[in-house]
This record gives sequence, structure tokens and C-alpha cells, in this order.
Amino acid sequence: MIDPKRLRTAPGDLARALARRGFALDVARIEALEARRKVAQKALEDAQAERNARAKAIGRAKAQGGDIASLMAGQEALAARLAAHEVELQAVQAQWDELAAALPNPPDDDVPDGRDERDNVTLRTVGEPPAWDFAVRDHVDIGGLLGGLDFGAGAKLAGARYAVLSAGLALLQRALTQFMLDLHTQVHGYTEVYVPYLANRDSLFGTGQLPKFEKDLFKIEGLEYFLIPTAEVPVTNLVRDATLSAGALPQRLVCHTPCFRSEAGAAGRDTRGLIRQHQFEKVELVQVTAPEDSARAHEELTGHAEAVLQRLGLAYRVVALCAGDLGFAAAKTYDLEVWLPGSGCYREISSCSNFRDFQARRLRARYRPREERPALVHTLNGSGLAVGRTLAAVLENYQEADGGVRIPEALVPYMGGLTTLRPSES
RNA sequence: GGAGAGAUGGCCGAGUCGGUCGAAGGCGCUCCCCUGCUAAGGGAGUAUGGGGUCAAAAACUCCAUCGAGGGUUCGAAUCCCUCUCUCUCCGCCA
Repeated sequence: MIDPKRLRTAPGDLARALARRGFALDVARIEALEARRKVAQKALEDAQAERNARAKAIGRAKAQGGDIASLMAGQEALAARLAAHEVELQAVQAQWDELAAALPNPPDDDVPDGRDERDNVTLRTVGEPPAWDFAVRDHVDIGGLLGGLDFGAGAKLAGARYAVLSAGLALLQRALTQFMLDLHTQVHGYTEVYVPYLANRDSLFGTGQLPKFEKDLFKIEGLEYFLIPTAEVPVTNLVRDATLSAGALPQRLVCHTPCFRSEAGAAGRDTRGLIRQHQFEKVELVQVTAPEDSARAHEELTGHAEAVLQRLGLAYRVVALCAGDLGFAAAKTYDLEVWLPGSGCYREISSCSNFRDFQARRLRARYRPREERPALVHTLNGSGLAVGRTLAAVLENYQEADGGVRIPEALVPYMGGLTTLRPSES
């Protein structure tokens, strides 16, 4: 949510910032609503003040055994006035709230201009894509040779875009998860949390998935619960309605969860393989910081996600999203894209964003600076990493001519000492 | 799932038959005084959000908030209804 004060006093500036991400802010409507609001709120509050004063007078008179009848005159008219003003203010407020909730976060000044992903800026490329002396396979074909990657079974159990992993691949996915969690907790100083995989409306509103993106979520029939699309939702909501002491910041939390996305609107995209599934595993990094620290924390958090790729020996690049490609709640985002030899391109495997106070305002997540009134915190998060896509990346980057897969050194301890996965005999 | 109890400010906790209650008291915290250190003592202050006057700040003032939402009333922390959550006991259970 954007600062309503800013929306009221400087809608023009805001409109310019939002225009960078292709969002047209209706300044005239805002100014009209604001004018109405001002009148309505003043009128209502004046009427309330009068009601309070009269009630007090009546109470005082009654206590002294005085005459009340004269004081009661005109109360009905006042009550009617009060009700009318209340209706008007509520109507204005409802329109305002709806409008405000639909506004995306304005991009940071240093976010590159641009309309869509084609305008994103590659900041750096790390590692060399491996060279091959045989025809490379993608992870689906490799999985077919190894066994243990079964989309047919996923379709039977649930439907399209679900997979069943077994044996070596199930172990490899678990190894990746454990490796990431250990790295972030033991080396990067994050605290691991375990959270519910269902979230209520308040939580999803807090991080910005609602009200705009309900279509992308799985909803539990008959209940106001949604399957979480990312651990960002439950973990960030830990600080909802909280006032943290300054000393409690920054908070660095890491959480492994399955993620559920209905992928509405993605029909026909990335239908092959593990890239775009309805259910996938992810290790998520979340930070809650003081406002002045969030920019630095964003760089650090991105580095923490990069460290996973580096230790796995995977080539990747870091991309600054342009204003037009930013997510709804993000002020600035770096994507990490891993090299996938099977498709010969870099694919997003992590997205690291600084939300500034946008989520915090929705969450009412504050902290108490020394000697000052409470102020909103800043929130950040990033995938560290998406496990399913990392699994695909490892399979493709560590494949051998016969369809076997070497285990990256960092993962060997998590694989019970196994150093390769061998194609099955069948 | 059944029965009962509860939800008040940073924390604990009081709120009598609805009226001057944004809320006693305590703890904590901040500032000041006193005390040669330490301990103890005295005084003052200490919720959040929003509006108005204003270019803005300060200041003044108004409104809202005692789990959430409705209702009754001139007036609700106090009465009524719905919901949420917590606790206790019973049942069931990984």
C-alpha cells in the first residue's frame, strides 16, 4: 500500500512514478475523492463532537439531579445528521480503500525504465556454461533415462503440471533443500522457521497477493483459506500487527515450504518439465529491516541466493527488472537466472525484492526507533532457491553422455556419499 | 467433536447499578532531583491511528480505538447478538 498521505498531497508525483511501470493513476478521481472525504469527515467528526458534548452534559445534569428534558431536545435531529454523515464518509472511504489497495508499489529511482522483460538489464554473468561433446538432453529426457521423474503419475494423482519424484531424484531434491537450509542458517545467519501452508485473507492481503491476484491462488472450498503461493506469505506475516523493538531488527528468516500456484493465464507456457508446476518446493529468504538498511539488505540477500548457485557450480546471471516488469508489491527486484543447457537459455530461479514499506503498511508492521514514535519496517524476500528448478538445473548441467548425472560436490554429503546417478537398466 | 472460562495500554491487572473512563494501581521505560561508588529514595512523563487550523513545523483542537463486526441508548470497556482467537476439562488422534 502506498502512503495515503502521499496519495493525497502529491498524486502528481506518484502518477509519474507509477507511469514508469505502466500504471495509469487517475489523479482527477483521487483529487475528487479527497475533496469529498475532507468535507464528509469534518462534518461527521463535528457532529460526533456535538453528540459527545451533549451526552456529557446530560450525564452531569443527571448526577446533580437536574432537569434532563430540556437537554434531550433536538437529539433526534442530531442522530439523523450523524447517520447521514456516516453513510457518506463510509461510501467515500470504501472507494478510496479499493482504489488504494489496487495501486502497485512505485519503482525505486534506480530501477531501469522499460515495459516488459525484454527491457530488463543484465548486471553480471557468473560462471561459464559447460561445453559438451555430445548432444545435450533436457531434464525431462534425463529423468526418463534415470527413472524417478514421472509426470504421468502426477497427472493420474492430481492433474496436469504435477510431478512425482522417486528414488535418486527424490533424494536429490531433498538434498538440495537441506543444503540450502544449512547454508542460509549456518553461514548466512538466518533463522529457520516452520509455518502453516494455508493462509487466511488477512495474510494474503498483507503481502499483496490479495485482492488483485486471487485467480492465481488455490482456495480451499468452503473456507477462507488459500494454499500459500510462496513462504513469503506466512513468514512475512509473522510481523503483521507487531511493533518490534529497534534491537530486534533486522530479522533474517529462512523457510522451506511447498508452494502452490494455479498458474492462471499460463496455459501453454512451459508445459514441459519441472519449470512451471502447480506445486513446487522452495527455500525462501525473508528479511525485516529498518528503513535505512533495506537497500543494503537487498544486495546482501541477493548475494545469499547467489551463493547457492555458486556452491553448486551453476552458471547464472543477475538481472535488474525494469519498471514495467516489477511485481505488484516490489520497489526493486533482482532476478537470478540459471543456465539451462537443455533449452539453451537462462531461466529465472530466484527473485529477490525490496518492498520497502509497501507490505509493512498493509501489515501494520512497525518498529520503535530510539526515542521516536513507531515507524513502518521494510520487508524483503528472495528465493534461495526454487528447488524444483534447481533440480532441473543440476540434472542438465551435470549430465553425462550416457544420461547419468554427477552429483555436485556440495551435495555429496547430503546424498549419503553418492557421487553419481546412473541411468536405470530398463 | 462436547462442556465451560476468558480477550483491557510495552507487560501485569482493576473497572462497582451504562455517564466527567483512553481507562485506577503495579511493573517496565525516559527525564530530573537526592545519595561520595553500589543499593535505596523523591518528582515528572510514558498508547496508537486519523482529521482540522497551517505552505510546513511547533502548538492547539477534534474524532476513532478496551479481540473483530453489528445492535440497544442522549451516552457503551461496561447491556444484547454474531464471529475470531486463547485457556481448562472430556473425547479422538500422528
